[in-house]
Amino acid sequence: MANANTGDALPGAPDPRGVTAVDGTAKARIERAALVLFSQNGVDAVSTREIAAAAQVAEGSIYRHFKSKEVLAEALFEAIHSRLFDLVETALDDADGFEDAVRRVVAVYCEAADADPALFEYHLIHMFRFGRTDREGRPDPVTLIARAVARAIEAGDCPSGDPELKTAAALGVVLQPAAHRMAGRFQGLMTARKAELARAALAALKAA
Amino acid sequence: MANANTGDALPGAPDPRGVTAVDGTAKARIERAALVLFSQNGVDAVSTREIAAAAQVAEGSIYRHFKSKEVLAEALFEAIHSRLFDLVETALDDADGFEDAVRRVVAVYCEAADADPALFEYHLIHMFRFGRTDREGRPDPVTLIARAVARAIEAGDCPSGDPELKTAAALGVVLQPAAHRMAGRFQGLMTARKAELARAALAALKAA
DNA sequence: CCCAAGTGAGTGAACACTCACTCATCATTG
DNA sequence: CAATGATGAGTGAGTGTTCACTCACTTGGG
Repeated sequence: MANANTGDALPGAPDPRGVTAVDGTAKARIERAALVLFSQNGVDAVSTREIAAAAQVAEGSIYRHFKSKEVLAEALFEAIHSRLFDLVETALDDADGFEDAVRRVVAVYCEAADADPALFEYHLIHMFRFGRTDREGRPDPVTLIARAVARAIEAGDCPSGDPELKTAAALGVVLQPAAHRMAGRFQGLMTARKAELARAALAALKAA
Repeated sequence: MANANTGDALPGAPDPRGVTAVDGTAKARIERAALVLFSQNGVDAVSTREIAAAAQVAEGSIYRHFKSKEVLAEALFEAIHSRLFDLVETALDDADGFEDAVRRVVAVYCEAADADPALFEYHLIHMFRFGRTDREGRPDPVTLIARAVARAIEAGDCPSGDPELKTAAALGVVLQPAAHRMAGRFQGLMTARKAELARAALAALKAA
Protein backbone atom coordinates (compact mmCIF):
# COMPACT_ATOMS: atom_id res chain seq x y z
CA MET A 1 0.00 0.00 0.00
CA ALA A 2 3.05 2.23 0.03
CA ASN A 3 3.30 4.90 -2.60
CA ALA A 4 -0.47 5.03 -2.86
CA ASN A 5 -0.51 8.80 -2.93
CA THR A 6 2.26 10.95 -4.26
CA GLY A 7 0.99 13.88 -2.29
CA ASP A 8 1.75 16.70 -4.64
CA ALA A 9 0.54 17.32 -8.11
CA LEU A 10 1.95 14.68 -10.36
CA PRO A 11 5.35 15.79 -11.53
CA GLY A 12 5.98 16.66 -15.11
CA ALA A 13 2.58 18.15 -15.64
CA PRO A 14 2.58 21.17 -17.92
CA ASP A 15 3.37 24.04 -15.57
CA PRO A 16 4.06 27.78 -15.80
CA ARG A 17 7.73 27.16 -16.41
CA GLY A 18 6.76 25.01 -19.37
CA VAL A 19 9.00 22.17 -18.30
CA THR A 20 7.86 18.74 -19.34
CA ALA A 21 10.17 16.98 -16.92
CA VAL A 22 13.46 15.40 -17.75
CA ASP A 23 14.52 17.07 -14.55
CA GLY A 24 13.04 16.14 -11.18
CA THR A 25 13.74 13.12 -9.03
CA ALA A 26 13.97 9.68 -10.56
CA LYS A 27 10.68 8.72 -8.94
CA ALA A 28 8.98 11.75 -10.47
CA ARG A 29 10.38 10.95 -13.90
CA ILE A 30 9.24 7.34 -13.61
CA GLU A 31 5.71 8.43 -12.70
CA ARG A 32 5.47 10.93 -15.53
CA ALA A 33 6.92 8.53 -18.11
CA ALA A 34 4.63 5.72 -17.00
CA LEU A 35 1.61 8.01 -17.04
CA VAL A 36 2.22 9.21 -20.57
CA LEU A 37 2.97 5.73 -21.90
CA PHE A 38 0.08 4.08 -20.02
CA SER A 39 -2.43 6.63 -21.25
CA GLN A 40 -1.20 6.31 -24.82
CA ASN A 41 -0.93 2.53 -25.01
CA GLY A 42 -2.61 0.96 -22.02
CA VAL A 43 -0.86 -0.48 -18.98
CA ASP A 44 -0.37 -3.98 -20.36
CA ALA A 45 1.09 -2.78 -23.64
CA VAL A 46 3.89 -0.85 -21.94
CA SER A 47 6.97 -2.70 -20.73
CA THR A 48 9.08 -1.77 -17.74
CA ARG A 49 12.00 -1.37 -20.15
CA GLU A 50 10.10 1.31 -22.06
CA ILE A 51 9.18 3.15 -18.89
CA ALA A 52 12.78 3.07 -17.70
CA ALA A 53 14.06 4.31 -21.06
CA ALA A 54 11.54 7.16 -21.19
CA ALA A 55 12.31 8.12 -17.58
CA GLN A 56 16.06 7.82 -18.22
CA VAL A 57 16.60 5.48 -15.30
CA ALA A 58 17.61 1.84 -15.10
CA GLU A 59 14.84 -0.73 -15.13
CA GLY A 60 15.69 -1.76 -11.58
CA SER A 61 15.07 1.75 -10.32
CA ILE A 62 11.36 1.38 -10.94
CA TYR A 63 11.35 -1.29 -8.24
CA ARG A 64 13.08 0.95 -5.70
CA HIS A 65 9.93 3.04 -5.68
CA PHE A 66 7.10 0.72 -6.67
CA LYS A 67 6.58 -2.89 -5.66
CA SER A 68 5.38 -3.82 -9.14
CA LYS A 69 4.24 -2.34 -12.42
CA GLU A 70 0.65 -2.89 -11.31
CA VAL A 71 1.22 -0.95 -8.09
CA LEU A 72 2.70 1.89 -10.13
CA ALA A 73 -0.40 1.90 -12.35
CA GLU A 74 -2.67 1.92 -9.31
CA ALA A 75 -0.74 4.74 -7.67
CA LEU A 76 -1.17 6.89 -10.76
CA PHE A 77 -4.88 6.15 -10.85
CA GLU A 78 -5.21 6.88 -7.17
CA ALA A 79 -3.42 10.20 -7.65
CA ILE A 80 -5.96 11.60 -10.06
CA HIS A 81 -8.90 9.94 -8.36
CA SER A 82 -8.17 11.54 -5.02
CA ARG A 83 -7.36 14.85 -6.67
CA LEU A 84 -10.71 14.89 -8.42
CA PHE A 85 -12.40 13.90 -5.16
CA ASP A 86 -10.94 16.95 -3.39
CA LEU A 87 -11.80 19.32 -6.21
CA VAL A 88 -15.37 18.04 -6.50
CA GLU A 89 -15.82 18.15 -2.74
CA THR A 90 -14.67 21.77 -2.62
CA ALA A 91 -16.83 22.71 -5.59
CA LEU A 92 -19.91 21.23 -3.91
CA ASP A 93 -19.13 22.88 -0.57
CA ASP A 94 -18.60 26.30 -2.10
CA ALA A 95 -21.61 26.15 -4.38
CA ASP A 96 -24.52 28.51 -3.93
CA GLY A 97 -27.49 26.39 -4.94
CA PHE A 98 -27.96 23.47 -7.31
CA GLU A 99 -27.32 25.24 -10.59
CA ASP A 100 -24.13 26.79 -9.28
CA ALA A 101 -22.99 23.39 -8.06
CA VAL A 102 -23.45 21.93 -11.54
CA ARG A 103 -21.49 24.82 -13.06
CA ARG A 104 -18.66 24.37 -10.56
CA VAL A 105 -18.36 20.61 -10.95
CA VAL A 106 -18.39 20.85 -14.72
CA ALA A 107 -15.65 23.49 -14.43
CA VAL A 108 -13.60 21.13 -12.25
CA TYR A 109 -13.69 18.38 -14.86
CA CYS A 110 -12.96 20.75 -17.74
CA GLU A 111 -10.03 22.29 -15.93
CA ALA A 112 -8.65 18.89 -14.91
CA ALA A 113 -8.85 17.74 -18.52
CA ASP A 114 -6.98 20.84 -19.72
CA ALA A 115 -4.43 21.02 -16.90
CA ASP A 116 -3.00 17.56 -17.43
CA PRO A 117 -4.45 15.81 -20.48
CA ALA A 118 -2.31 12.69 -20.06
CA LEU A 119 -3.47 12.24 -16.48
CA PHE A 120 -7.12 12.84 -17.36
CA GLU A 121 -6.96 10.49 -20.32
CA TYR A 122 -5.43 7.85 -18.08
CA HIS A 123 -8.32 8.35 -15.68
CA LEU A 124 -10.95 8.02 -18.41
CA ILE A 125 -9.45 4.88 -19.88
CA HIS A 126 -8.86 3.09 -16.60
CA MET A 127 -12.09 3.78 -14.76
CA PHE A 128 -12.91 0.20 -15.75
CA ARG A 129 -9.71 -1.49 -14.64
CA PHE A 130 -9.56 -0.16 -11.12
CA GLY A 131 -12.95 -0.35 -9.46
CA ARG A 132 -14.04 2.06 -6.80
CA THR A 133 -11.79 1.46 -3.84
CA ASP A 134 -13.28 3.74 -1.20
CA ARG A 135 -10.02 4.23 0.65
CA GLU A 136 -10.19 5.79 4.09
CA GLY A 137 -13.91 6.34 3.79
CA ARG A 138 -13.40 8.57 0.77
CA PRO A 139 -15.78 7.42 -1.93
CA ASP A 140 -14.96 8.17 -5.54
CA PRO A 141 -15.93 11.55 -6.99
CA VAL A 142 -18.86 10.06 -8.89
CA THR A 143 -20.50 8.87 -5.67
CA LEU A 144 -19.99 12.34 -4.25
CA ILE A 145 -21.85 13.85 -7.20
CA ALA A 146 -24.63 11.25 -7.04
CA ARG A 147 -25.24 12.13 -3.40
CA ALA A 148 -25.44 15.82 -4.23
CA VAL A 149 -27.97 15.05 -6.95
CA ALA A 150 -30.01 12.96 -4.52
CA ARG A 151 -30.06 15.87 -2.05
CA ALA A 152 -31.10 18.28 -4.81
CA ILE A 153 -34.01 16.02 -5.71
CA GLU A 154 -35.14 15.84 -2.08
CA ALA A 155 -34.82 19.61 -1.76
CA GLY A 156 -36.98 20.04 -4.85
CA ASP A 157 -34.20 21.76 -6.82
CA CYS A 158 -34.15 18.97 -9.38
CA PRO A 159 -37.05 16.93 -10.80
CA SER A 160 -37.37 13.47 -9.27
CA GLY A 161 -35.75 10.42 -10.84
CA ASP A 162 -32.94 7.92 -10.30
CA PRO A 163 -29.97 9.92 -8.96
CA GLU A 164 -27.45 7.41 -10.33
CA LEU A 165 -28.94 7.64 -13.82
CA LYS A 166 -29.08 11.43 -13.71
CA THR A 167 -25.50 11.59 -12.45
CA ALA A 168 -24.26 9.28 -15.17
CA ALA A 169 -26.07 11.22 -17.88
CA ALA A 170 -24.76 14.58 -16.66
CA LEU A 171 -21.24 13.25 -16.27
CA GLY A 172 -21.42 11.82 -19.77
CA VAL A 173 -22.16 15.30 -21.09
CA VAL A 174 -18.68 16.33 -19.93
CA LEU A 175 -16.64 13.13 -20.20
CA GLN A 176 -17.70 12.13 -23.71
CA PRO A 177 -16.62 15.47 -25.19
CA ALA A 178 -13.34 15.05 -23.29
CA ALA A 179 -12.94 11.60 -24.82
CA HIS A 180 -13.78 12.93 -28.28
CA ARG A 181 -11.26 15.69 -27.89
CA MET A 182 -8.58 13.14 -27.03
CA ALA A 183 -9.60 11.09 -30.06
CA GLY A 184 -9.00 14.22 -32.12
CA ARG A 185 -12.64 14.87 -33.02
CA PHE A 186 -12.30 18.51 -32.16
CA GLN A 187 -9.69 21.00 -31.01
CA GLY A 188 -9.47 23.67 -28.39
CA LEU A 189 -9.63 23.64 -24.62
CA MET A 190 -12.41 22.01 -22.64
CA THR A 191 -12.46 25.11 -20.47
CA ALA A 192 -13.54 27.15 -23.48
CA ARG A 193 -16.69 25.03 -23.63
CA LYS A 194 -17.48 24.83 -19.96
CA ALA A 195 -20.41 27.25 -20.06
CA GLU A 196 -22.16 25.30 -22.82
CA LEU A 197 -21.38 22.00 -21.15
CA ALA A 198 -22.68 23.19 -17.80
CA ARG A 199 -25.93 24.24 -19.47
CA ALA A 200 -26.19 20.88 -21.23
CA ALA A 201 -25.42 18.94 -18.05
CA LEU A 202 -28.06 20.90 -16.15
CA ALA A 203 -30.58 20.29 -18.92
CA ALA A 204 -29.81 16.56 -18.83
CA LEU A 205 -30.24 16.48 -15.05
CA LYS A 206 -33.62 18.17 -15.31
CA ALA A 207 -34.84 16.01 -18.19
CA ALA A 208 -33.61 12.55 -17.21
CA MET B 1 -7.74 -7.60 -44.16
CA ALA B 2 -9.41 -11.00 -44.19
CA ASN B 3 -11.90 -11.76 -41.48
CA ALA B 4 -12.72 -8.09 -41.20
CA ASN B 5 -16.42 -8.70 -41.00
CA THR B 6 -18.06 -11.81 -39.68
CA GLY B 7 -21.24 -11.02 -41.51
CA ASP B 8 -23.85 -12.25 -39.10
CA ALA B 9 -24.59 -11.24 -35.57
CA LEU B 10 -21.70 -12.28 -33.43
CA PRO B 11 -22.20 -15.87 -32.36
CA GLY B 12 -22.81 -16.75 -28.80
CA ALA B 13 -24.84 -13.67 -28.09
CA PRO B 14 -27.75 -14.24 -25.73
CA ASP B 15 -30.51 -15.43 -28.04
CA PRO B 16 -34.08 -16.74 -27.74
CA ARG B 17 -32.80 -20.24 -27.19
CA GLY B 18 -30.77 -18.95 -24.28
CA VAL B 19 -27.64 -20.72 -25.44
CA THR B 20 -24.39 -19.04 -24.52
CA ALA B 21 -22.38 -21.03 -27.06
CA VAL B 22 -20.29 -24.06 -26.36
CA ASP B 23 -21.88 -25.28 -29.57
CA GLY B 24 -21.34 -23.55 -32.89
CA THR B 25 -18.35 -23.68 -35.17
CA ALA B 26 -14.84 -23.40 -33.77
CA LYS B 27 -14.48 -19.95 -35.30
CA ALA B 28 -17.70 -18.81 -33.61
CA ARG B 29 -16.55 -20.15 -30.25
CA ILE B 30 -13.18 -18.44 -30.62
CA GLU B 31 -14.86 -15.11 -31.39
CA ARG B 32 -17.24 -15.36 -28.47
CA ALA B 33 -14.55 -16.46 -26.01
CA ALA B 34 -12.18 -13.72 -27.15
CA LEU B 35 -14.93 -11.12 -26.92
CA VAL B 36 -15.87 -12.01 -23.37
CA LEU B 37 -12.27 -12.21 -22.19
CA PHE B 38 -11.19 -9.05 -24.02
CA SER B 39 -14.06 -7.01 -22.63
CA GLN B 40 -13.41 -8.27 -19.11
CA ASN B 41 -9.64 -7.94 -19.05
CA GLY B 42 -8.50 -5.94 -22.05
CA VAL B 43 -6.88 -7.33 -25.18
CA ASP B 44 -3.30 -7.28 -23.91
CA ALA B 45 -4.11 -9.02 -20.65
CA VAL B 46 -5.64 -12.05 -22.38
CA SER B 47 -3.36 -14.75 -23.79
CA THR B 48 -4.06 -16.90 -26.80
CA ARG B 49 -3.88 -19.90 -24.47
CA GLU B 50 -6.75 -18.54 -22.40
CA ILE B 51 -8.84 -17.84 -25.49
CA ALA B 52 -8.25 -21.35 -26.79
CA ALA B 53 -9.12 -22.90 -23.44
CA ALA B 54 -12.32 -20.88 -23.12
CA ALA B 55 -13.31 -21.69 -26.69
CA GLN B 56 -12.39 -25.35 -26.20
CA VAL B 57 -10.09 -25.45 -29.21
CA ALA B 58 -6.35 -25.87 -29.59
CA GLU B 59 -4.27 -22.72 -29.57
CA GLY B 60 -3.27 -23.32 -33.17
CA SER B 61 -6.88 -23.24 -34.30
CA ILE B 62 -7.07 -19.53 -33.57
CA TYR B 63 -4.54 -19.02 -36.34
CA ARG B 64 -6.58 -21.00 -38.88
CA HIS B 65 -9.15 -18.23 -38.71
CA PHE B 66 -7.26 -15.09 -37.70
CA LYS B 67 -3.84 -13.97 -38.82
CA SER B 68 -2.95 -12.70 -35.35
CA LYS B 69 -4.44 -11.88 -31.98
CA GLU B 70 -4.54 -8.23 -32.99
CA VAL B 71 -6.49 -9.04 -36.16
CA LEU B 72 -8.97 -11.01 -34.07
CA ALA B 73 -9.40 -8.02 -31.76
CA GLU B 74 -9.90 -5.69 -34.71
CA ALA B 75 -12.42 -8.02 -36.32
CA LEU B 76 -14.50 -8.03 -33.15
CA PHE B 77 -14.35 -4.24 -32.96
CA GLU B 78 -15.25 -3.95 -36.62
CA ALA B 79 -18.22 -6.27 -36.09
CA ILE B 80 -19.94 -4.05 -33.56
CA HIS B 81 -18.84 -0.85 -35.22
CA SER B 82 -20.39 -1.77 -38.54
CA ARG B 83 -23.47 -3.15 -36.82
CA LEU B 84 -23.99 0.13 -34.97
CA PHE B 85 -23.38 1.99 -38.20
CA ASP B 86 -26.20 0.11 -39.93
CA LEU B 87 -28.60 0.51 -37.03
CA VAL B 88 -27.90 4.23 -36.66
CA GLU B 89 -28.20 4.75 -40.42
CA THR B 90 -31.57 3.02 -40.48
CA ALA B 91 -32.77 4.93 -37.42
CA LEU B 92 -31.86 8.25 -39.04
CA ASP B 93 -33.46 7.28 -42.36
CA ASP B 94 -36.70 6.17 -40.76
CA ALA B 95 -36.97 9.10 -38.38
CA ASP B 96 -39.80 11.58 -38.68
CA GLY B 97 -38.14 14.85 -37.65
CA PHE B 98 -35.26 15.72 -35.36
CA GLU B 99 -36.81 14.73 -32.04
CA ASP B 100 -37.87 11.36 -33.40
CA ALA B 101 -34.35 10.82 -34.75
CA VAL B 102 -32.88 11.42 -31.29
CA ARG B 103 -35.35 8.98 -29.75
CA ARG B 104 -34.56 6.32 -32.34
CA VAL B 105 -30.77 6.65 -32.08
CA VAL B 106 -30.91 6.52 -28.29
CA ALA B 107 -33.07 3.41 -28.59
CA VAL B 108 -30.48 1.83 -30.90
CA TYR B 109 -27.70 2.30 -28.36
CA CYS B 110 -29.83 1.11 -25.44
CA GLU B 111 -30.92 -1.98 -27.31
CA ALA B 112 -27.39 -2.76 -28.45
CA ALA B 113 -26.17 -2.47 -24.87
CA ASP B 114 -28.88 -4.85 -23.64
CA ALA B 115 -28.73 -7.31 -26.54
CA ASP B 116 -25.06 -8.15 -26.14
CA PRO B 117 -23.48 -6.52 -23.10
CA ALA B 118 -20.07 -8.10 -23.67
CA LEU B 119 -19.94 -6.80 -27.23
CA PHE B 120 -21.08 -3.33 -26.21
CA GLU B 121 -18.64 -3.17 -23.33
CA TYR B 122 -15.87 -4.17 -25.69
CA HIS B 123 -16.92 -1.35 -27.98
CA LEU B 124 -16.92 1.22 -25.17
CA ILE B 125 -13.52 0.23 -23.86
CA HIS B 126 -11.79 0.04 -27.20
CA MET B 127 -13.05 3.17 -28.89
CA PHE B 128 -9.63 4.51 -27.98
CA ARG B 129 -7.48 1.68 -29.24
CA PHE B 130 -8.88 1.42 -32.73
CA GLY B 131 -9.27 4.84 -34.26
CA ARG B 132 -11.90 5.60 -36.85
CA THR B 133 -11.03 3.52 -39.86
CA ASP B 134 -13.61 4.65 -42.38
CA ARG B 135 -13.62 1.42 -44.32
CA GLU B 136 -15.28 1.41 -47.71
CA GLY B 137 -16.43 4.99 -47.29
CA ARG B 138 -18.48 4.04 -44.24
CA PRO B 139 -17.63 6.48 -41.49
CA ASP B 140 -18.13 5.45 -37.90
CA PRO B 141 -21.58 5.82 -36.33
CA VAL B 142 -20.52 8.90 -34.38
CA THR B 143 -19.71 10.79 -37.57
CA LEU B 144 -23.09 9.76 -38.92
CA ILE B 145 -24.77 11.28 -35.89
CA ALA B 146 -22.66 14.43 -36.03
CA ARG B 147 -23.73 14.99 -39.63
CA ALA B 148 -27.39 14.58 -38.69
CA VAL B 149 -26.96 17.13 -35.91
CA ALA B 150 -25.30 19.54 -38.34
CA ARG B 151 -28.26 19.17 -40.73
CA ALA B 152 -30.72 19.73 -37.87
CA ILE B 153 -28.93 22.96 -36.95
CA GLU B 154 -29.06 24.18 -40.56
CA ALA B 155 -32.74 23.28 -40.79
CA GLY B 156 -33.41 25.24 -37.62
CA ASP B 157 -34.61 22.17 -35.70
CA CYS B 158 -31.78 22.53 -33.20
CA PRO B 159 -30.18 25.67 -31.75
CA SER B 160 -26.88 26.58 -33.35
CA GLY B 161 -23.55 25.46 -31.90
CA ASP B 162 -20.66 23.11 -32.61
CA PRO B 163 -22.18 19.87 -33.99
CA GLU B 164 -19.25 17.77 -32.74
CA LEU B 165 -19.61 19.11 -29.21
CA LYS B 166 -23.38 18.63 -29.22
CA THR B 167 -23.00 15.11 -30.57
CA ALA B 168 -20.43 14.20 -27.96
CA ALA B 169 -22.55 15.60 -25.14
CA ALA B 170 -25.69 13.79 -26.32
CA LEU B 171 -23.82 10.53 -26.87
CA GLY B 172 -22.33 10.85 -23.39
CA VAL B 173 -25.84 10.99 -21.95
CA VAL B 174 -26.33 7.42 -23.18
CA LEU B 175 -22.83 5.92 -23.07
CA GLN B 176 -21.90 7.04 -19.55
CA PRO B 177 -24.98 5.38 -18.02
CA ALA B 178 -24.10 2.27 -20.03
CA ALA B 179 -20.58 2.40 -18.61
CA HIS B 180 -21.91 2.91 -15.10
CA ARG B 181 -24.25 -0.02 -15.48
CA MET B 182 -21.31 -2.21 -16.50
CA ALA B 183 -19.37 -0.96 -13.50
CA GLY B 184 -22.29 -2.12 -11.36
CA ARG B 185 -23.50 1.33 -10.35
CA PHE B 186 -27.06 0.44 -11.12
CA GLN B 187 -29.12 -2.51 -12.28
CA GLY B 188 -31.82 -3.08 -14.84
CA LEU B 189 -31.94 -2.83 -18.61
CA MET B 190 -30.82 0.24 -20.53
CA THR B 191 -33.97 -0.17 -22.62
CA ALA B 192 -36.05 0.49 -19.53
CA ARG B 193 -34.47 3.94 -19.33
CA LYS B 194 -34.52 4.83 -22.99
CA ALA B 195 -37.38 7.34 -22.74
CA GLU B 196 -35.65 9.30 -19.96
CA LEU B 197 -32.31 9.12 -21.74
CA ALA B 198 -33.83 10.30 -25.02
CA ARG B 199 -35.34 13.28 -23.22
CA ALA B 200 -32.00 14.05 -21.55
CA ALA B 201 -30.06 13.68 -24.81
CA LEU B 202 -32.46 16.02 -26.57
CA ALA B 203 -32.19 18.53 -23.75
CA ALA B 204 -28.39 18.38 -23.95
CA LEU B 205 -28.49 18.92 -27.72
CA LYS B 206 -30.71 21.97 -27.32
CA ALA B 207 -28.70 23.44 -24.43
CA ALA B 208 -25.10 22.83 -25.58
C1' DC C 1 -8.43 -39.77 -51.67
C1' DC C 2 -8.10 -35.02 -51.14
C1' DC C 3 -8.09 -30.93 -48.68
C1' DA C 4 -9.57 -27.82 -45.28
C1' DA C 5 -10.10 -27.87 -40.33
C1' DG C 6 -8.07 -28.91 -36.23
C1' DT C 7 -4.13 -30.14 -33.20
C1' DG C 8 -0.46 -29.35 -29.56
C1' DA C 9 4.44 -29.67 -28.75
C1' DG C 10 7.94 -26.61 -29.92
C1' DT C 11 10.45 -21.89 -30.64
C1' DG C 12 12.64 -17.57 -30.10
C1' DA C 13 11.54 -13.31 -28.19
C1' DA C 14 10.00 -10.48 -24.70
C1' DC C 15 8.36 -10.10 -20.33
C1' DA C 16 8.34 -8.63 -15.11
C1' DC C 17 11.13 -8.86 -11.65
C1' DT C 18 15.73 -9.87 -8.77
C1' DC C 19 20.10 -9.16 -6.90
C1' DA C 20 24.84 -8.22 -6.10
C1' DC C 21 26.91 -4.22 -6.78
C1' DT C 22 28.47 1.07 -7.00
C1' DC C 23 28.50 5.40 -5.22
C1' DA C 24 27.17 9.82 -3.27
C1' DT C 25 25.66 11.62 1.08
C1' DC C 26 26.19 12.56 5.79
C1' DA C 27 26.12 11.72 10.82
C1' DT C 28 29.30 9.78 14.06
C1' DT C 29 33.68 9.26 15.74
C1' DG C 30 39.11 9.45 17.12
C1' DC D 1 38.41 18.02 10.72
C1' DA D 2 39.63 13.95 8.44
C1' DA D 3 38.52 9.04 8.70
C1' DT D 4 34.77 5.77 9.16
C1' DG D 5 30.74 3.43 8.45
C1' DA D 6 25.92 3.27 7.61
C1' DT D 7 22.31 4.30 4.37
C1' DG D 8 19.62 3.94 0.38
C1' DA D 9 18.99 5.49 -4.45
C1' DG D 10 20.52 3.91 -8.73
C1' DT D 11 22.30 0.20 -11.78
C1' DG D 12 22.03 -3.45 -15.49
C1' DA D 13 23.06 -8.17 -16.42
C1' DG D 14 20.70 -12.19 -15.28
C1' DT D 15 16.49 -15.41 -14.19
C1' DG D 16 12.65 -18.12 -14.91
C1' DT D 17 8.31 -17.59 -17.01
C1' DT D 18 5.05 -16.65 -20.37
C1' DC D 19 4.04 -14.94 -24.62
C1' DA D 20 2.35 -15.04 -29.68
C1' DC D 21 2.99 -17.69 -33.23
C1' DT D 22 4.64 -22.00 -36.28
C1' DC D 23 4.53 -26.37 -38.27
C1' DA D 24 4.49 -31.24 -39.03
C1' DC D 25 0.91 -33.91 -38.26
C1' DT D 26 -3.97 -36.17 -37.82
C1' DT D 27 -8.68 -36.45 -39.06
C1' DG D 28 -13.15 -36.64 -41.31
C1' DG D 29 -16.68 -34.98 -44.64
C1' DG D 30 -17.54 -34.56 -49.76
